[in-house]
Amino acid sequence: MNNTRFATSIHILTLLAMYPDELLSSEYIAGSININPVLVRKEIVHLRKKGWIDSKEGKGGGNTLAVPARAIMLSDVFLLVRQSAILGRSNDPNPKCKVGKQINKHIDHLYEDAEHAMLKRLSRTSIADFVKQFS
Amino acid sequence: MNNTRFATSIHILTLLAMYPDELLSSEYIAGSININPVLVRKEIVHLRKKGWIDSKEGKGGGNTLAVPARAIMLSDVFLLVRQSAILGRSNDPNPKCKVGKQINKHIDHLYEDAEHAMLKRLSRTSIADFVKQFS
DNA sequence: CATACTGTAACTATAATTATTACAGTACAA
DNA sequence: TTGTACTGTAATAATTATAGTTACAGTATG
Repeated sequence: MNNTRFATSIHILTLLAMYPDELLSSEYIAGSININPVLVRKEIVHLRKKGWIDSKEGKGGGNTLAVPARAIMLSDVFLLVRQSAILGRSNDPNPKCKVGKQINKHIDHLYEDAEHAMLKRLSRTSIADFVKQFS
Repeated sequence: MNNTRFATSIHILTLLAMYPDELLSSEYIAGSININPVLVRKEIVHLRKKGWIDSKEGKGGGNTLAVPARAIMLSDVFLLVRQSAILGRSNDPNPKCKVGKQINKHIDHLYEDAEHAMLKRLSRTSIADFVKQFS
């Protein structure tokens, strides 16, 4: 996962958590992140499916948090945007080789363990906690 | 880091650890990983600089471990291949926005914590431990 | 019915990663 | 002393992943 989706999602959720009484447009959010508004809408699709965001269409529409910021844990945000192993991709080794044959099994297991350790850390922080740091 | 360098390095070190008395050529190693031999040599450059591998040029040459497999911790292998944050890149947010202005500082800190948790897990396993799993 | 939003598809541009080719340098051994 | 089999490395091409853009339909508001 070498993209900006985690950072983008956290940014979106942070903005919505800081202005809980306003409907923020994708254009406004995009202006803060400094990316294209369509990317914001695409990311919001996932956040909404997860139940974290409500979007209102039409004039005066926008986006708002659908749940308290303290209910959104960073580990869940990570799992939402996760597309591949954080430690990188595996190779497609030679099955005729004793090592090649079984290495992916062991690597997958290792990656799972390592990722779990990281998730445990992320599960200690909510969006509310994250927002508290802002001055 | 969305590449295969960590998996490739582990694969190389695993092969060398399993055949400690042989000089393995980059072509042989590449055949096991199923990648181009030049990629193996490029990766070996880094592993050698780290002092883990000795390479012998010329006919009958090849590569061998320079230290006991138990001395190579997976956390150190990770740090060697690490090129960017495992949780992905940051955006380049708008400094005129209150949130955009300081979010990268907080995200960097979070990433550091999360990565540290993962490193701690990786520091528990050596190449020797990893190799023990092979049957 | 003009305006300002979201939703989404299609496409383009850019960046990251991997693969390939080519060849110089080195060591061995017939 | 020459053929062979390696490593070392540069240059470049190919592929894949990611981000950006354009376009426009759909929706709510005043």
